[in-house]
Amino acid sequence: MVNDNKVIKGSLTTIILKLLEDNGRMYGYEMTKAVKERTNDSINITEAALYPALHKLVEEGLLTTETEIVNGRLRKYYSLTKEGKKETKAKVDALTSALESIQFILNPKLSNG
Amino acid sequence: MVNDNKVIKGSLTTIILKLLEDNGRMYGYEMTKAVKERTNDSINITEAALYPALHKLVEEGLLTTETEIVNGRLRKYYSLTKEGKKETKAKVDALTSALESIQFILNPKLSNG
DNA sequence: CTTATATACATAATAAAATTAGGTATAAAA
DNA sequence: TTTTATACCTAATTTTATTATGTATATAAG
Repeated sequence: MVNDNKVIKGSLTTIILKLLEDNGRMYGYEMTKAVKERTNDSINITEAALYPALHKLVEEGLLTTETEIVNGRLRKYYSLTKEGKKETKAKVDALTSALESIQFILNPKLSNG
Repeated sequence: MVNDNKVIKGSLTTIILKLLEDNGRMYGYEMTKAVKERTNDSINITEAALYPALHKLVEEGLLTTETEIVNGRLRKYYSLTKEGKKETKAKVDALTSALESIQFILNPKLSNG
């Protein structure tokens, strides 16, 4: 996942959860486009990383799916379960503070930590 | 590496390079303590992740080592090579912008991207 | 009408990176 | 004398992402 330059691994799951928290319901392909757009092309989630991650989240009970056919093509919508919503908050908080810590190491002057 | 909660992978190499850029010369154990201190215990680099990463950076020609005996114990100091200094700038920039992109997804209101 | 692009899902093999779980050894403090 | 801190290290496993494919429909371009 993430970035043409191959930085930042391990945050894909949290990003997925956050997208679903913000948008209620999304399908995989839509997520890749949303992240690309939101980050001005700097983060590019590959489908090969995304789909297995989504399947794992379903397995873990954090997401549920509904499949629909739209314009003759299949779409698999994902939403957060109750447990998924709780986990989202926890993971977003953890990732946010971890990012701040790393930024503090990289740029102590610009950081607020 | 990094954080008791297992977030943020893939940034260890950049963190090492940045520490050496700031401090000129450090040994492995010192790096783990420095990061722990700088981040108020939130980032905990494990030695099992650190040492292989250091060895790889030496292999790649980005670091050199000098071994000394201090207080009867071995210390292996690492410093940046010329190429290492160049790479540090590139990697710090790349990681910084990647962190910002992710933060923008997690907290659009607080971000400046 | 046919080819290319966009949409939309997916997996298999491999590689990269970190975790878990050890191991060695000296110095200093309890 | 046992524990804690210092200081290095690796092997096996797991996790996560990459590379490389594969299927299939809709739409736009030539």
